[in-house]
Amino acid sequence: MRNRKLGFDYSSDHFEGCPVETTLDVIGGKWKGVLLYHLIDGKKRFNEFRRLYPKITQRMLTLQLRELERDGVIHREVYKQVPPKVEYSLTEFGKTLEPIILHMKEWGEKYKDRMVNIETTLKAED
Amino acid sequence: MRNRKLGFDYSSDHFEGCPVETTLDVIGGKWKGVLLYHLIDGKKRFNEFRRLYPKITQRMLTLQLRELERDGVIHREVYKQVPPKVEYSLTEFGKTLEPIILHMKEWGEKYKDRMVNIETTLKAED
DNA sequence: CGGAATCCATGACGATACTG
DNA sequence: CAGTATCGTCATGGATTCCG
Repeated sequence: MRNRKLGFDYSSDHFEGCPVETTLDVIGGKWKGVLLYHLIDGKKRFNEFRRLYPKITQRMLTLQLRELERDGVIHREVYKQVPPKVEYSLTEFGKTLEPIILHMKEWGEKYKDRMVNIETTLKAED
Repeated sequence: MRNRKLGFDYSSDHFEGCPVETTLDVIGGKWKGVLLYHLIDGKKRFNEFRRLYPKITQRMLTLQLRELERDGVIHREVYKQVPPKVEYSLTEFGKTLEPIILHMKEWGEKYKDRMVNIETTLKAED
């Protein structure tokens, strides 16, 4: 994912494999799923993401947004003004991912508690 | 998401965020999506995976399978015999992920070519 | 405000060798 | 067959500082 490179390691034979890999290369980045999820209900500015997800550093936010942009999944709109303003939004292509993201969200909601319990148990073993 | 870490970084506040993260923690590992995908059509033995996916090293295969097992997504059946035989299969819990995996597979099939083209273009810029 | 640049620590991952 | 152990490398990602 983890795991998982930051992204974009499409070495030639990387794609021999199953298509699941293609999809995970796009949405599997450490924060990409989350970013895409928040874009489903509309544009977001850089610092909006930081407020929504304080854990992600400025650097990683930039890197992950850039990769999503390169993959054509999101659009970056820069307003020429002072202070600067940048808005991120899903492209039409990016919107094809919405069903998957929402599906992952539902699964996460259902089984979040279970996963937390597993983690708690494992920590107790230390 | 590694990438992504190898997985399993359920630090306490990791779960504050959106449920999409929970799901990606389970299936987002570098090879997890692929392994789960191949388990959908039945049990697989250790060396079967290696044949299906020569790129993955023995070490990584072991690690990723162990994590999936710990997450309760797959079951590891050891047959006490010589030579040893181990079969991996989806648990009932793991099967709840099938729709998502299949959905990711469909998306990957549709847009694989597009993603490869992006990569090709980027390499040409070097 | 929305970054870019630099430095640095850790951990992901591969290669290789060995084993019950 | 199905792993484990050890080692080395390099990418991942955090912290900090600076900038238009």
